[in-house]
Amino acid sequence: MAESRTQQLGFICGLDAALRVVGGKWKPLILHFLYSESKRYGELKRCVTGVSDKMLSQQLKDLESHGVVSRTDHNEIPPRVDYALTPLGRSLAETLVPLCEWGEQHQEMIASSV
Amino acid sequence: MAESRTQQLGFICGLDAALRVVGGKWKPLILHFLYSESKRYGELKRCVTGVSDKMLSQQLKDLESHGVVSRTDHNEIPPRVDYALTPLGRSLAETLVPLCEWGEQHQEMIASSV
DNA sequence: CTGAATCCGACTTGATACTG
DNA sequence: CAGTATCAAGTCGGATTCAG
Repeated sequence: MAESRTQQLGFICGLDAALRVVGGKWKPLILHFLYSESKRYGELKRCVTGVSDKMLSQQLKDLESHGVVSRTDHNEIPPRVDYALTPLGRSLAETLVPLCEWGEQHQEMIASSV
Repeated sequence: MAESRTQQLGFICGLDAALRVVGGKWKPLILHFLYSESKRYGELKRCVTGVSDKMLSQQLKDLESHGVVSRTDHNEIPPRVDYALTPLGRSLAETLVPLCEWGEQHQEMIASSV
């Protein structure tokens, strides 16, 4: 009964593993918007329309704990905190690009079938 | 103030639109397992380890309403129902492949940072 | 065998107010 | 500006029951 290493680690497959990191309502969008450039908290919040402070900081914390996002607190007054993708996060954000393009191509259909 | 069509349709960006379809705990996995071949309900349930009947049928219905999965009820006794990807669903499932590969490559790290 | 329907608790998300 | 605290609302997901 050879079991793949993926399953030994508790994942159904690689996709399942990846979803542990990007699974969450806002995480893919956060990665996507950090992909172009690192951003301050407020900038990010304006990009990810509709997210609340609570969710944004919580999901950023999750992403940071998985090592895909880095947080830099400049300890200034007024506060300044930058969020950026780590190299790992950058590689992850790249995998989201095809999904993003698919969404652009089919958005009319998606909008009409809600 | 020119607003992109994406925003007119109520989406932040293409990724946001795509997430309306695959956003959900099990939907990406369902698409992934249907990608190799169409499956009966029971087969699918065995693939997507841990999913309950309720969630599986609910999420299949969602996917069907978005036109990415097709349901074929053979109206037989005992019941036989097949699920398959539509061409649209196939194109969507393809965009998940890079994410799946990323997960395979980094699964040790993911498993350790929970 | 393939589901739909219902109940219920746990967890997630959201709105608002507040702090350094 | 960058969050935290609190409470309310919504969603998830399991167990059970039922139907064809």
